[in-house]
Amino acid sequence: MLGPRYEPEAAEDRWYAFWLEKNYFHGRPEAGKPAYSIVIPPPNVTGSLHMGHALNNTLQDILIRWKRMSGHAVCWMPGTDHAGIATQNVVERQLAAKGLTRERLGREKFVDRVWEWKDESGGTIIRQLMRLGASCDWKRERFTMDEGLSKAVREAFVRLYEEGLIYRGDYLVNWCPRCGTAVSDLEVEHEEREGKLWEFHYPLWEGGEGLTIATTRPETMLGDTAVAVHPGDARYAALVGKFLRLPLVDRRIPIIADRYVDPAFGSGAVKVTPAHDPNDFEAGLRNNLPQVNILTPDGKINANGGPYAGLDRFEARERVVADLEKLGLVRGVKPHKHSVGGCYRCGTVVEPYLSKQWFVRMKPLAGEAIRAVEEGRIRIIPSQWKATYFEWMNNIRDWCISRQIWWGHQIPAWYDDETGEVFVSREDLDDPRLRRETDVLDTWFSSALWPFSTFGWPGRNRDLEFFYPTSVLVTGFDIIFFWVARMIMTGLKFMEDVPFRDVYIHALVRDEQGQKMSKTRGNVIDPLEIIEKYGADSLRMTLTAMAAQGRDVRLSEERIAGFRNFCNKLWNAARFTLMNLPGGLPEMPERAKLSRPDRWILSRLNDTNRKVDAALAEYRFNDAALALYHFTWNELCDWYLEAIKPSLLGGAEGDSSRAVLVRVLERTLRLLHPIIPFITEEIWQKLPGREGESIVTAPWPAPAEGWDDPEVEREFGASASFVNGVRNVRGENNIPPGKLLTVSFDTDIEEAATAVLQDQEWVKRLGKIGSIIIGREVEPPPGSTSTVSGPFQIFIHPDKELLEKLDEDIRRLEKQIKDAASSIQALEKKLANPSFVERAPAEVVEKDRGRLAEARDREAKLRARLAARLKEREG
RNA sequence: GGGCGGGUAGCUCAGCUGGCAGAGCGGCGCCCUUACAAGGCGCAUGUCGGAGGUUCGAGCCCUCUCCCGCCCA
Repeated sequence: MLGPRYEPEAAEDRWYAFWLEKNYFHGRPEAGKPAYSIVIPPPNVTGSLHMGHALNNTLQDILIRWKRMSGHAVCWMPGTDHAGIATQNVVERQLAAKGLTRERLGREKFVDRVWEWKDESGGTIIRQLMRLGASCDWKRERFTMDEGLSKAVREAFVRLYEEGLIYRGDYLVNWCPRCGTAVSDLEVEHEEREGKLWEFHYPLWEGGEGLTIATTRPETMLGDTAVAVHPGDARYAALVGKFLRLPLVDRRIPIIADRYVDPAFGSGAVKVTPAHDPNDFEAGLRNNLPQVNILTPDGKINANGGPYAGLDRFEARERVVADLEKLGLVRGVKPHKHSVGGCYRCGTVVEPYLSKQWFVRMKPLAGEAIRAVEEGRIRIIPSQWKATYFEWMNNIRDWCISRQIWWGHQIPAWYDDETGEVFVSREDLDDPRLRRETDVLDTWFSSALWPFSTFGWPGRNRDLEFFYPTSVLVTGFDIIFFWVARMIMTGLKFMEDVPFRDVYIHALVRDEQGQKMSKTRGNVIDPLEIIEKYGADSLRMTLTAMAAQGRDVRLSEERIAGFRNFCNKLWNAARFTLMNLPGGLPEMPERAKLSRPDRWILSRLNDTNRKVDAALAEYRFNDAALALYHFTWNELCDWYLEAIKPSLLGGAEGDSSRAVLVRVLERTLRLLHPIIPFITEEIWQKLPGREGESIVTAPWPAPAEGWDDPEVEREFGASASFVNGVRNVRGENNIPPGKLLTVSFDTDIEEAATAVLQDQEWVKRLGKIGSIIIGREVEPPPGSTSTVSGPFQIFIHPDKELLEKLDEDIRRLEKQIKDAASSIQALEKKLANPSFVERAPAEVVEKDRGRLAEARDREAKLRARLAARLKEREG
């Protein structure tokens, strides 16, 4: 027998182990079964599970479990990402703690160290995904640095190089002085900051008044190689072609004319630093200007900075300003808001830095990727993200893929320094005259191949054929560019087909104030702590119910507790069911033998089943979760269970309800299983008469033929409204539930009267009614309290307590009359409008006519009652 | 500067193709009625950011506008 509370801890580990042992999660191509596959967005191997992962993987698991139950051959490909810079940072920090550096260790030993670290600690997030209940195909688990994926990376690189889509060259890239590597445009996070705008004066070379320029980064003036003005700017036309003396370093720099200058900004003259600013870089190329690099890789001023060499860039900034000040060349300083780029890994201010890097030419790849989405070969859901995708794809820039770190896929290029030749090769080249490229590839380069590299590409095999393209990619919007777009491009390029049919973009998980959760803010809710405290199912149910499309999830512990209560409710419904099944599984009687509540709950279950199917098919996860929440709590527990209690207590006469109850519960469990796998398995395993060894492989329920019954829903609804009416009076008059009432009623609807009489056993129980006095047009005894609920006018017969409440009763009647009158007024107005009657659909008009008649009737009854009550009060 | 999303009950949010405004939490009242107090029953609270427009009918569609957030330059 079940205990009164659901205790998740033990059950979760036990069932997960069982599922693994039974190998339910391993997916294979199966003839005759449709394929359903998802590749996991590989978390960083350094990572640990945060709420974003919890949401992301819960949603994937729901789809996977749903499709598995629905008879698909399912594969959820798991794995991790080697996270080049992040992982290298972690291991370097460990070395630093021991007083070591990677340089002292040397490349090979360092990389060995990283592998050691990966073997020891890299499994953390995988274990955490298991705690969450993720039914990944763990036998296939991959790692972006493993042998197969490395082969895929090499193949992709070589092919792109051979086709001229990868090139190497000196360009301005984003450089992180702390990480000591280039990063891509996407890896720079821009932030508005309060800075200063300085104005400096550069004198003419031959002496005399020159030009005033403005800058937010004074130290870069050490690398200036020109000053530019707009060609149409009359103020400076005479100066174009002359030379200036660059202060502090005494460089002779020309005044040039270039259209990129905005004559309205500042003085209309700009300093040009081709080696340290993207716009200036372009201008430098157009005007054949020298590129003077003034920085070292770790962000200090180099020899080109003359007296400032060796200073840190920010120190140099102050010194440059101070020195210009001394020379009287500072013409102004004012506060200025500007955008500063930081490294997304460490936050250090990134510098535009001239260096030799490898790039992927993106334009030729982007075209097909744009068309795939335009033509609907890939659906992006919710569709508003299409705009974001197109926007980026249409303005795409080449991708810097080389990184000056050691942990990653080393670029397969070899240089012959004598001839200057470059060789790019699938096989390692051992020629001693050749020097291998030391840079490694951006981690996202390997992630971009994930949907096919994980299935064995560049090899061809049955898995790849069967499971590619994958069915859906589930991910957050923050990596649409980093990952989604690039997978689409590589998939189309190498597989000649899209990598996935659907992309479902889910929300970000925020805290209850709507802030992004982050360690620095200290507002992180740790999913593992939540799982320990409330169980994985509670967390999953919460995230699912809150994952409305296009909305962020604002999570609070309070909310999770609410859904934990739901799990407990389900648990107790099961407990109740089992308590009432002493004799095992009762046979399902023929339909004619079923009671009204039995037929009602079956009809409601069918409806819920359809809602869940429709919601999941459209990735409306919250609708699926909430439909089941509502069905389980409000329909199954609040009404059905309560309604059948009298007949269950009556022994054999309750057998039909027992039979229905256990079947409804079992189906409900199956519908809930994708969302809350553990508790549903725990209960399911205890039910009599289940088929199969686990709910994981049980069939997904389809609405059953013959269960839909609108007539019964109407009749049950009538009886329920009777109960509601009585409860209403009781609640408003604060009559304790223990006090049994005597009630009589009147109604014009024959069907409703019959229903209440037939249902009176449970109606009395739920309404705490001692006896129902039957009969139409009964005269209520003086002092009766009454209400109108649904098709009924209900009279609560008087007793001492009720008589004392006369005034409250009158007040309630007045309020009900007011409500009725206002709907009458609104409906009359609507129906008096000829264009509404003519132009609205007939059924809408009919519906409103019915409502009006009902409201009028209701008002009349209420008025009559009120008059009677007022008379009583006076008398 | 360009783009996207949001402003609905005290709080957090649902509301699909326009047809009587909902949930959870919180609040208040009555209840330990043997599945569940992590519970039951009842009650209260809305100018759906503002102004126009389209429509028989607008929280939903269009225009303008005010706040808030995000992305890109």
